[in-house]
Amino acid sequence: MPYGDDMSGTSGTRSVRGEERRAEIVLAALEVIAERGYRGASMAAVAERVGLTQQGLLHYFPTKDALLVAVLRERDRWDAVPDSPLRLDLLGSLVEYNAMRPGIVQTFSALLGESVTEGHPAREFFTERYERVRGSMTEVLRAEYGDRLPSGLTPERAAPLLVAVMDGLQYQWLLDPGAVDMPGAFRDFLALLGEDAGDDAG
Amino acid sequence: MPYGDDMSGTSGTRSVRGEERRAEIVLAALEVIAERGYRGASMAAVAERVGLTQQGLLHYFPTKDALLVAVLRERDRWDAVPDSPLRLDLLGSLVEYNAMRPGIVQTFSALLGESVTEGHPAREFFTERYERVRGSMTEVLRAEYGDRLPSGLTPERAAPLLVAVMDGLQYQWLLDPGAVDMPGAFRDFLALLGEDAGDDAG
DNA sequence: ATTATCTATAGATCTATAGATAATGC
DNA sequence: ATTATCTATAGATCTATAGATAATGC
Repeated sequence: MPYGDDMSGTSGTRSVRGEERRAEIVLAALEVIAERGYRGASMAAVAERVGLTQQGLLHYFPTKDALLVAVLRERDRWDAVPDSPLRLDLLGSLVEYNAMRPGIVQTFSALLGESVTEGHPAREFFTERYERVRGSMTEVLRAEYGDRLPSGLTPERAAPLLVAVMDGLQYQWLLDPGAVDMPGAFRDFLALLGEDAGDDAG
Repeated sequence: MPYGDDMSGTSGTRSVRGEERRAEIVLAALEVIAERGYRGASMAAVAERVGLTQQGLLHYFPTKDALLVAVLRERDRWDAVPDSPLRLDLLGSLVEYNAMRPGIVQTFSALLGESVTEGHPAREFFTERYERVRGSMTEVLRAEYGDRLPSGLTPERAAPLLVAVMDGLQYQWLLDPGAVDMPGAFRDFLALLGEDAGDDAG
């Protein structure tokens, strides 16, 4: 490998203290984005939440976009869902879990909404993520039902619906938590997918 | 009616010329919001698009929020859906129609996303709108199927799912139009709702 | 009079750069 | 040396107010 061996920054170089601070900052950013969206969030607001000046924050994340990238990474770690083909019956529990964490749901629903906007820095992230998640859901459905769901749909065609229901319910629920039973509605949908002619839903 | 008869501004007072200009401005605002969201949209950008200075624009809409209100009103006129209980089989055509107008879909998907954010000026609008739309969809489903869908769901429980699928598909489609057949997926979902044990999907 | 626009400008923000200072870690 | 912070500040924006000017409509 004659092309230089500069491994600095590859990962382990930063101090433990620094990593903790960084994590704290990402947490604060999650909150501020939930409250104001990405475009509406200011670095100063995030800084204040961790007791730093805006310029102090820039020491850890040199640009606002760099901070967003860290936030999106956190999301990927958060629900390790996308790649691990989990079982279908666990999806309902995931939605139940989400219903107990409005903050995180709000952050990413706000980001998703903004991301359809031109040149938004999270756009590529979400585009790729949905591609991945649809693929993952297809696998899950195929593992459960084979090449045809009881309803007759193929896993490929059911997957985008599954994802759409999750996202769409989140918006309705965030806007009016009392009006929508998010986990219940999602289970209704799962039942719909799995329902066979005259089969009982046990 | 002894309490004064000040009807000025009730509606007809403004000049036709002014109304046209206003409509033109709302159109431009729709575009700018599609591109940048509401928080990211500037009055100056809207003004420029109609050949006005920012201050000239303020003559027509004295605050940014006032312009947003006009945009949201436009949406309500746009799809007269919410209140008129339309037939279920027309919903598929509505989605097909939307698939030909990415601009309008993008505007309102961006606004919906932002609206879950604290103190967003469109939040109340969307909260009430979804309440209304769920109610309207419930009626449509009941008109079609009575108190139980073939799948066993009540109209009340199917309605939020129907709305969620529409919204959720829009995000996936906006992010990657080539990856998702929005109208096709929506029709799949309608079939799912209407599917009876061993019934063929006519 | 009212309507349509414009220039000037106040007052808030916001991101990011420059450069100082103190503490930590080799 | 590197890391963690700070003050000062440049340079962009952004919304909104004040007030002038010209054209339109009674």
